[in-house]
Amino acid sequence: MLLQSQLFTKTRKESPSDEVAKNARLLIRAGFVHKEVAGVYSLLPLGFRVIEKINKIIREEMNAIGGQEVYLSVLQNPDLWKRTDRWAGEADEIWFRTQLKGGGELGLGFTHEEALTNIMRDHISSYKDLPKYAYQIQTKFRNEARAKSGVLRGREFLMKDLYSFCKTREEQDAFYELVQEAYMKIFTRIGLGDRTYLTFASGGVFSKYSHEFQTLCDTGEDIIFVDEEKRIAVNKEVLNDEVLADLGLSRDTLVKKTAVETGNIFSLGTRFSEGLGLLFRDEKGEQHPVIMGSYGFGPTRVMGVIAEVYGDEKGLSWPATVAPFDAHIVSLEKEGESDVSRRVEELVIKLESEGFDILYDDRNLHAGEKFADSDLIGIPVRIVISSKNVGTDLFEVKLRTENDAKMLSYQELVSLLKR
RNA sequence: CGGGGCGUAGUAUACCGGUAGUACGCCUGCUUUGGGAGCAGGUAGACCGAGUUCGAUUCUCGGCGCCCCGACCA
Repeated sequence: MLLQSQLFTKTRKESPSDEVAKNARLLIRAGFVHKEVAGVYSLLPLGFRVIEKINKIIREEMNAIGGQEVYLSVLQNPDLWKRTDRWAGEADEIWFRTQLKGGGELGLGFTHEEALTNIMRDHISSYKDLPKYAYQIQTKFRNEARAKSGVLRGREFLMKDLYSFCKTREEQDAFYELVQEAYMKIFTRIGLGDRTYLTFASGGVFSKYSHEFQTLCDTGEDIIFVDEEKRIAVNKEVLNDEVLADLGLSRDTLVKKTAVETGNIFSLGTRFSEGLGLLFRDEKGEQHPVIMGSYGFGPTRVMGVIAEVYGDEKGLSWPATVAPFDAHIVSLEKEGESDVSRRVEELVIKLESEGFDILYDDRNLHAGEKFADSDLIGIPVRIVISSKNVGTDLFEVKLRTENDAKMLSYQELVSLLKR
């Protein structure tokens, strides 16, 4: 339980004048993030809780398909990247680079294929060592020419990146399928399942397509064409007759939508394993490059998308699975009404024993301010305790997504929270 | 990187070639307490640099920063 009087962040009545994007305006107003410079946001207690909730779900789903979590260094050795031709040239635009005191340079990682492939050289040498799957949730740096749309396109952001190391193409294809399913589970769990589509996008050198997970959102950067029946989509970038024939789609059933790329999975083939010498011996003793895949997911971006699609004129509105707290208890205690705070304390103890996380607004403010803050912060369940209801067995419960409160028994309240 | 806009208290905004006003916040006191309450008092501000001018927050130029459109974007 966190006492709101102790929460160091404050809400604001006004939206910041230097943000247009709904996600940034709401997240800043409600005190979830702090803007440092363009495209760079710090996470404050409430925002960090949301990210941790998202990350927990990601970890559960990644672990369930055999992912092993790692944490690689941000600082990157240029030599590795030179060997895969991603240090200079086209990559110039994206790198943040920094100088070493004694001379020389390091880069701040914008992705980690090179680093992890190099690490795996120490650990993979036989077909018996394969397949292996490693992932991390970590800060990425990209020197965007133009940061925009609040947290949706930042220069520093969290990314979950998973990499697969397989013997054969078939082995990788099977895992690739598993990741697709795991991603849809994640999107469903965080409340974006209905509006997220597996989307065919350009594949690069090693496969005909890559797959993006595109979440419908008005502030998105991507245009996708959705087949609602089949629950798949095609990115505008690759939409042509050949692709449609490949996928068995018809132009007539496709609907144009704006979306945000919240995940992207693709085959890397042997590009990095060959470039960096990650080889294994098969049963006959012959050497082959490891077949790799890469699977990205953006927690920061997902937080922004949820703010965009669920937020309304009153503020944020979090799905229960990613909300910073399970319930927001608002007490309207007047002078001499100690029975109100006593009832809150009893309720908190009971709810915490059932594992719920509570934000308790114990501040001595007017009801209007407390309700407005509660709406702005967007915890899904609000419980109001005041002289109006302190004498009953029932609890006054209002959902963020509904207009009216209802009176629930303790058991009804608990089952509502467990939904 | 090309184009456009903007930069005034903590926040949001206004006015002005003669040193800035309002609201919210914050502090003090009193009243108030189911949708950002009231009264009184107080606190706090012109992004940086150069130029024009008797005088620049205001005009000009440069820089920096922020936002938007485009380009870019495993």
